[in-house]
This record gives sequence, structure tokens and C-alpha cells, in this order.
Amino acid sequence: MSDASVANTLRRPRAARKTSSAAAQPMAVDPGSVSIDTTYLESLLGYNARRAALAVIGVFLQRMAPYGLRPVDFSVLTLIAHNPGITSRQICAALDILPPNLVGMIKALDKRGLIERRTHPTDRRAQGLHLSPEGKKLQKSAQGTATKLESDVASRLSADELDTLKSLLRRVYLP
Amino acid sequence: MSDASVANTLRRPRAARKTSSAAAQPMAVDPGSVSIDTTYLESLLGYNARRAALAVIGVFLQRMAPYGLRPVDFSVLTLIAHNPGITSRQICAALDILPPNLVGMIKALDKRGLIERRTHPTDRRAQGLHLSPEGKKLQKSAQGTATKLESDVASRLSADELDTLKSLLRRVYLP
DNA sequence: TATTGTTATACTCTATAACTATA
DNA sequence: TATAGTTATAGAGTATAACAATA
Repeated sequence: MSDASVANTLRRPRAARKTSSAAAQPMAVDPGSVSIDTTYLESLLGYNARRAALAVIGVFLQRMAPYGLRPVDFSVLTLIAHNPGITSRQICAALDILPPNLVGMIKALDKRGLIERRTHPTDRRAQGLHLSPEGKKLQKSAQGTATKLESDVASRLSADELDTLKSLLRRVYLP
Repeated sequence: MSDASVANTLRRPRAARKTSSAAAQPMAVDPGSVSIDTTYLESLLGYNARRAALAVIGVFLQRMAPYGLRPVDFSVLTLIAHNPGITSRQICAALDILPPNLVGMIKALDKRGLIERRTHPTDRRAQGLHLSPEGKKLQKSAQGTATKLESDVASRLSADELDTLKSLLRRVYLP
């Protein structure tokens, strides 16, 4: 497994903070809006990938807030939905989450009644994770939201371009 | 300004931890390596962008370690290099760092003798940031490393494909 | 002996409030 | 009154060590 965690939320949307961008003083002397040369950084793949990821995640956070799901929660629920009986360790491996950090998430999802922890059929140390009926409904709705989100966040890209983008990204990180 | 921070390091490279992937037991029963369906997550732009960003950043962290620079430090040094006299607030705006969180970084770079804080020519509240001779040397080397890193981390992409990828990413997050 | 899930805990990153000095 | 830099601190995310139960 690579060092690519898909777990964290990176950052919650901040309450609007006072930036130094000139909004009310269109022509005032505003050192904070003097054009800064960022062209080199914008030539780097890592910089662009990170900015784009954060842009998408920002929208994701907003639209998933009604479900009470962070990206990592959505990822966990989705993995369970598509892999009934999956274990915590398997989720950790797939999302590169460290086991101690998953415990609280699983516990919270269980407490919300979204998942069930059943005894594993062949390994009594492990637990097979399943979605509850409510969890299934929530995950289905959230997945629909996540899918719709795609076209909105990449509204400046055609469907083909979006596919190309995702394909190129996969070729960067997949083995 | 969007909610896209280019500041944090996401994660330091971990010491090799014992994953559950089967390496020494090719055909053993290993629940951790049972194929898990992640196809849906891999169809999402945010997931792919984040995984790719983390893959690039992972290599970035390794290669920048000799310079003692995290991604955010490199970004700050690079902004100062390309914008001599830039202020802290301008760096904060460009990288979406919160001012209190930049203080320590600037202080550390100053203590290392990589940057100089001069009195701002027109605003006595502010400081114009400049690279020291040592800072210039380090930044130049680091920038060369960052540039070379591109082709290595995206070795499966042609030069044209890499350009296409970065262009598509910019169209996702740039206004 | 090794692995699953877990607790405890430390460290890093990010966020908010409030202060000073200057504008 | 608003802004630049700063301090202090709270909160979220990520890391390691170690444990009981089971393989």
C-alpha cells in the first residue's frame, strides 16, 4: 500500500474570514491583492492535483454535510456497501487509514445505527461489517449526491475531458 | 479565495508498517488481501485527485527531506524567490494559509538564515520578505528537484499527457 | 508467533480569538 | 475603523506503542 491516505478531510470549510482581497475597495491600494507570481507553482503536478482535490473536497464537504458525513465516512460506508462483510483491517488497507484511527469512526457509524458489526464467519477475532437498512438508504442517497457532484465541480470540462482527467489521475497513483 | 490550502503536508512518510498484504505468504489465506471492490470510489474525481496528489506529495516529501523542506516550506520559499518583497499576508492569500500558522514557518526559515525580513518600503506594519544568498541557493536546488520530480512521478504519462493532466486540473480549481 | 480490534497517547496541522502597532 | 504581524489556544487529523483475544 502506498502512502496515499484517502481518509482525512484535509480541512473543514472555514467560516468566512477576512481576507485581504479587495472587494469593497475596488481601486484602493491593497497590498493583499497585488498580483503575485504563482506561475511556477502552477506548473507543478502536485500543486495542481492538490488544489483540484481541495476544490472538489470543498464542494463535497458542503453537499455531504446534510448527511453528517465527512469524506472518510462516505468512503467507509461506500466500501461496506459494495463489500458486505468487509473487516476493519480491509477498510484500513483500502483507504490507508491506521487501525486506531478507524475505531472511532466505526464506533460512531454504529452508534448512529448506520452499520452492523456481525461476528466474522471464519475469524472470531474480526467483525464483518454490514450496512443497516438506514445505512443503505443514507449511503445510496450520498452516493447519488457524490455522483451528481462530479459534473458540477468540473462544469468547465466536457464529459470526455472529465473521463480523460480521471483516467490520467489513476495512471499517476495506481500501480 | 477558495478553500484550497496548498499549505499542509498532509502526512509525513510513515515508517514501514506491517500491512496485511501478502508478501511472504503468496498463497496463504490472508483476509487483508482479499480483493475489495473500490471501483466506485475510483470513479470519483475527488478520490482520484486526492490519491494522485498524495502519491506526488509522497515522492515530494522524500526528495525534499535532504533540504529540510516540507511542501509548504518549498511553496513559501518559491513564492519569495519569485516575488521578492512579498509580505506574509500575501503568502497567506496565495497559499491559503492562516496568518497565525505562517508565523512559525517564517520564523523558522529566518532562523535558518534562508530568508530576510526587511522593513516594508511603504507600510511600516508589514515586512518585505527576501531570500538570503543561502536561501536562493537552496530554493534553486529545491526547485530543480521539484521540476525533475514531475517526469518521474508521472513516468507512465507522456509529456503531452502530463501537460493535458495539469491543464485539466487547473480548469477544475482556477476561477 | 502473528493478526484483529482496541486503548492510550503524542505529534502535526488547522482554526479562532485577541492583542500591538501602524494605516 | 481596518489591516499586518503576532500570541495563545482549541480542535481535528495522523502517528506509535502496547494490550487481550484469537489465529
